[in-house]
Amino acid sequence: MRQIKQTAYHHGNLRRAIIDAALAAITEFGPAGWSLRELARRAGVSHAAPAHHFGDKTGLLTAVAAEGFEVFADTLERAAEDVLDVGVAYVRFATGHRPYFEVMFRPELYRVDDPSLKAARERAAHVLVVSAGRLSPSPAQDRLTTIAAWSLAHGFASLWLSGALPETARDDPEALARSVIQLFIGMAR
Amino acid sequence: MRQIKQTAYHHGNLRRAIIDAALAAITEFGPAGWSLRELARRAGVSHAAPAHHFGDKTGLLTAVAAEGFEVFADTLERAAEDVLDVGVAYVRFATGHRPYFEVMFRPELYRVDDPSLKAARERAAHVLVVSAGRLSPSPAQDRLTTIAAWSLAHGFASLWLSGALPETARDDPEALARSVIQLFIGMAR
DNA sequence: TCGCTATCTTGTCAACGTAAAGATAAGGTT
DNA sequence: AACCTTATCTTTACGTTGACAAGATAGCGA
Repeated sequence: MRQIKQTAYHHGNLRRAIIDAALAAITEFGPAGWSLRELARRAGVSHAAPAHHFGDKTGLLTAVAAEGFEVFADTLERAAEDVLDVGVAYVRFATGHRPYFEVMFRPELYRVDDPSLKAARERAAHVLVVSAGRLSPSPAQDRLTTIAAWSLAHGFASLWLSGALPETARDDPEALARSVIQLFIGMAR
Repeated sequence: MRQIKQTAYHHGNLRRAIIDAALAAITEFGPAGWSLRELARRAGVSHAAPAHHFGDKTGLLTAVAAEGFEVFADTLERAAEDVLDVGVAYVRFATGHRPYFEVMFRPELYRVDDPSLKAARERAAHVLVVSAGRLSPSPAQDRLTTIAAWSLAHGFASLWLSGALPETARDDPEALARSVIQLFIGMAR
């Protein structure tokens, strides 16, 4: 039986604990309404401990964004067979993993050239391009159709997250997104 | 001939100067990458001068958002006759008045219940609902069509601003948006 | 001229991000 | 077992920030 020392000098899994604390803080206060020192306090370590794992605040947000793009790419790949499913998965990720999403598409918050982040982002983009391409009436329209489909899903997710949609649309974002995307797909055919 | 005193105790138009400095700072560093004290320095006043006009930082961002929604509503109203024009105007506002847009749809940054802000926001929403409604095939589809059209325009604007769209889409956002929205309108008919 | 109010300054405080230097633990090597 | 190397975390320190309080200055109507 493993005993948890109250006064352990080494945390054991600080990196994970700080990222989780950051996700919780972003959920509650947005990507800028908290402090590194507060996360350290929550994790029970000194205020400078996180620096060893992330360098600075931007480093922490880079780790959050990278992890987010990983989960995002996995989510989209699982739905890749059906265009509607991909669109719905896009929205479900945004609403179900809000703190990730809120960092990922705000590149001024993190280091966009991070290698693992770039790889996951391209993995996600590939799913979008392939599945949206299937909606296109002709190869000449591939590009516009992809941008339109991506904009639709991303716009819905952003508007829902920002609370801009009317009251009646707040309840079940996934169901509403499915209807909206279905309408779009129906028009395309 | 009006002489500008170097050591004037009163600035004359501090409120406007601070808002303009904020817009410039947001353009350069995003809505969180600057300080109130820096804006005060740029305006040549003491570090506590802005507080008199805005209360706190949230107050300043509320003023920015309110002004943004005013310009936004004016822009949309001028295009209200044609659905395509409204969509293009939406994107043109986002790309042409980037600092406003980046604050407006981030409600955690400002006081959403500000009266003048609310009024302008509802004015803008009204144009969207009316013009998107004209795209709807039947009254039963009004709601979904409106949300779809709004999502499309908003999503395109957000993706373009975040730099998420591919390199080839960076040059002329307005022209590309026009093509994308035209595709959407064509599908709806 | 007087007084009222808006505007701006000065001084102060706790909290923040970041860096440097030191302490502690863990794990491999001999 | 003794040693050394490296990773991890603490302590201390510095300059900056947002916010507040108190005081100075200016404009403006009575």
